[in-house]
Order: sequence, then C-alpha cells, then structure tokens
Amino acid sequence: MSDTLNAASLQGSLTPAFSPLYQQIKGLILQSLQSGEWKPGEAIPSEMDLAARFRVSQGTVRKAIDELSADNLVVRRQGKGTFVATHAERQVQYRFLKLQPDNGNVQSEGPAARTIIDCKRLRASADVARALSLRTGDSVLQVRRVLSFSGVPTILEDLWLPGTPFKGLTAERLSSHQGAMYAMFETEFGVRMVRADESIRAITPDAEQAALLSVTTTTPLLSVERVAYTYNDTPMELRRGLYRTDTHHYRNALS
Amino acid sequence: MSDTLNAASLQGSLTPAFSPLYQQIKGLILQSLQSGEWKPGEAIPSEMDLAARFRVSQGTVRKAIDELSADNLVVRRQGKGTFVATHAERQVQYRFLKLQPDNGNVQSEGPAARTIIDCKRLRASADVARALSLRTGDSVLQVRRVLSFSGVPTILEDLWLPGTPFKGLTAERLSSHQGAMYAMFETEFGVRMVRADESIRAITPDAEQAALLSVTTTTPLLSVERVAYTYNDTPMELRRGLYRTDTHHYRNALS
DNA sequence: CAGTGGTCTAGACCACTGG
DNA sequence: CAGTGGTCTAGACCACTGC
Repeated sequence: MSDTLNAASLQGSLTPAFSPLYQQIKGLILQSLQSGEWKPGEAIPSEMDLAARFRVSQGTVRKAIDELSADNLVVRRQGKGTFVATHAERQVQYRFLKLQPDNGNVQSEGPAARTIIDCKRLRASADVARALSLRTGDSVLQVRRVLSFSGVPTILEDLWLPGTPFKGLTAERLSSHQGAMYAMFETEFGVRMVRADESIRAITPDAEQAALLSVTTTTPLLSVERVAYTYNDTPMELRRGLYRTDTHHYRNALS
Repeated sequence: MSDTLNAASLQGSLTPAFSPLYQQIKGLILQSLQSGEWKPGEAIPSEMDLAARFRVSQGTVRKAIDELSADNLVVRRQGKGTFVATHAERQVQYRFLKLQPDNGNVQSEGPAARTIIDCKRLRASADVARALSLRTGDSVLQVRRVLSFSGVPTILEDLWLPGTPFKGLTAERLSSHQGAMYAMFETEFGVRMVRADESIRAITPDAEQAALLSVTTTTPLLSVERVAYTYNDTPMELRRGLYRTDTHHYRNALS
C-alpha cells in the first residue's frame, strides 16, 4: 500500500535516508498549506478524507497532523475538525510577544495603543538584506511604531519587510487594522508567520529613541532583534524592538 | 482490560474529569521517576515490560512515554532503550543557559571558567522565601559565582537553594565538581531540575557587581531571574544572573 | 541473533460538536 | 443523530544496537 510513497528511500544518498510514511504525508499536507489550498482559519479535510486521498491508514494521517499541530501550523478541535492556524484569534494574538506587565496577568492589561511613527519604502542595507535573504539594495519596507500600555510608551519597534511580497502596504493600511499585524499579513498579503528567533541585549537608547519612549539616554533597555519566518524557513520580517522594563519584563519558559 | 485503571473517572467532580488511560500510565511512570526507582541516566523498563506491568497495550505505554519524552523527562534511544534524562550529558550541559557568543556557535567557545565568590548559609528573606515556597527565615544556601568566557567575566550569578534538600553543600564541593551544577545536584542530592521560568530586564549594576564583571556602573546589563523546578512543580532554586551582552546575546526561539 | 524503540494497519469504541 | 477528533488494542513488520 505504501509502494508509491516510500520512493523516498530510493534516493542515492549514502545513508538510505529512510523517511517514515507519516513524515511524507506531513510534507504533502505542508505543501497544501503553503500553496494556500486551505486558508488560515479554515478547516482542512477530515482525517478519514486525507487517509483516503493519500491511500494511507487514518493512524498515519493522525501522526502527521500531530506533528503539524505541535508545530503550531494547525489546530485540532475535537468534534469539529482540524483548522489552519492563524494569528487572528484573541488567544494567540500576542504569541510572539514575551513582554508582560510585572503585576497581574496579560489579560488584566488593557489593549496596547499603537502609534505608527513612520512607514517608508527604501533600499535594503547590508545587514537588513542578510537577515531577510535579500540582496543589498533590494526594495524593503521600513516601519517604526510605538506601543503604549496604560498610556505609557513601552515598546519602540523598527521593522523591515521584503518589498515584493508586501507590495501596497502603506501607513494607512497599517493603522486601519488596529494592531494585529501578523493577522493582517495573513488576510492582506497571504503571508503567515510560523516561527521566529530573537536575540536579546541590554543597551541604552540614543536621543531619538529615548524621546519616543519618554526615558533618558541613560535608561537601560532591552534590545530585542527578531527574525520571523514563514513556511520553508523563509525569513519575512526583521524587527528591532526596544523594551522598557521598569513596569514590564520579558518572560521565558525553559523546558 | 482497563477496568481497574479507569477508576479516575469515578471521582466526584462536576465535570467527570475523564482521563485517558495513557495519561494515567504517564502519572504512574512519573511517580516511579520521582521516587527514584530509576536513577538519572539509567534505562527504564522496556515498553513491553511496562505494558505487562500495567496490564495495558504497548501502544498505550508508548503514548505515555511519548509525552514524558516531549517534556524532557526521559530520552528514547532506538535499539537501546528509554533512559531517565540527566543534566550530565555533554549535549544538554547548558540546556537552561540561553546566552551565546555573538560570533560562532556555542561549541566554538571554550569551556566557561567558574569562580565561586561566596557560599554561605543564611535565613531566607521574604522574596527568596516566596520564590522557593518556604517561610521567611527558613534556612537557605546562597551562592555567588562568576562565569568567564575566553578570560572575560561575563556572568555574575547569585543563587539560593532551600537548606534542607541541599544539606552539606559547601563551597568546596561546588568547586570540586567543575561547573556542571545541575548534574552535581542529581548525583549528590538527588535533585533533578526539570523546567524553569526566567524573567528578563535591563538594568545597570551597583558598584560591587560592576567590579566583579569588570564594567562600569553605567553599563547596561541583562538581569535574568530564574526559578527552577523539580518534579511536581516544586521550586528548588532561585537564581539572579547579570549578563554582559557586549560579546554575547540571549537567544530565544519562538514557535 | 535477540531485544529495543519506531512505523503502519484495521477495527472498535469513546468524547465532543452541531444540526 | 452523524461526523469529527481522541483513545485503545493486537499484531505485523522495520530500523537500530550490541552481543
């Protein structure tokens, strides 16, 4: 039954590169996710349907979906179905934002006030190009914004997006989608952020940064540099954030 | 066959609190891990043996172990067996240390030089007691040490341990086990750290801290406060670290 | 070679959702 | 009620390790 699919074991590498069936199924489902066959928020076919489609048992499809679910690419809901993950849901709105208020939980805090300071198209500098796998001089979009909590400016972010996938992004469109940036990327540009890496340092701001955050140039701040990736480990965003940590802290769970 | 074990579904809560068999098995295995029936580094019984012991199918035991493996409590090795996870292996030596050199990978860096500055027994202050679930005034051990990379002092750590489980810990014993602190906790005190939470801020050091790290009191540093837990979410260590981020950075993967 | 974990199947049944 | 994901089983076979 697995005759056709296990062709992966025929490739001529030294180690036979055995790939279990469920991994191959996972790859196929992944392709459908990338190609947009199922849109974020939509249900994918039931396990039975997928099993029939790939000529495999339900258990094998199940294990494939288990991994996609563990990777946060898909969300299972018992009795309802399996859905393409999205940043649009309240629950996962701030999945990548690790800054939390010192007292009280995340929920207790009111919604962030977002101010777009700047949004312009320019040519990628060497380091921005490297982070986004572009060539120096390629068109990129640069956005600067401030997030305030309880009226206190707390986060200053500069972010860079590759020009081509984000053609047509303007300050107006950014502001109109009150905040939820990654959710907007999905609906407006078909770009879904899947994972990210962050590098954190302690720095002091320059005069301009200090002014935007209402602090002095001697105030230590967290510098958080993030590269966010879509499917296939394609980098799609570089973000440099400065976090005030007088009332908030960066929280991380190690396991 | 599952008659005896599914007794969990009989407890008198409003929601029937259905607990799948494999979760109950996971709990039983967890108990054996806590009780020390199998020591860190040792193999646990084979899936077949455990299945026989618990009167369950191999698949059910497998799913239980799958989760324990995902929680890093256990390590599977195909063809050999399943082993109790330990901090003693080279590979996971620095599992909880997220600081990395800016250039090159973790391996390229020589081993850290560790200097014990202080190690004394004292009474827990209010905040230390709260973090360790003790009462103010309970006996705790306080250790201060500096880690240097390539001769540069980079990390200054203060850590507090509950006095009772760590009876007999002295500066000498700390130094003699060149570094690998969590591994030593396992072999010498039977305490295995399972997970941890970190809160990160940017701060400037006081005069004493600055001197120990060879920086000025205006140098911004990362303040990393960690609470580490054993089995059962019991807090067993409070650690306050100051990290220099001029040549290193705190790295975090978001997914 | 025997023993371990890893994959795959087919089928039964359970828990949850919604019409 | 039918349809979904979730659990559990029994058995076959595969990949890897070490004797």
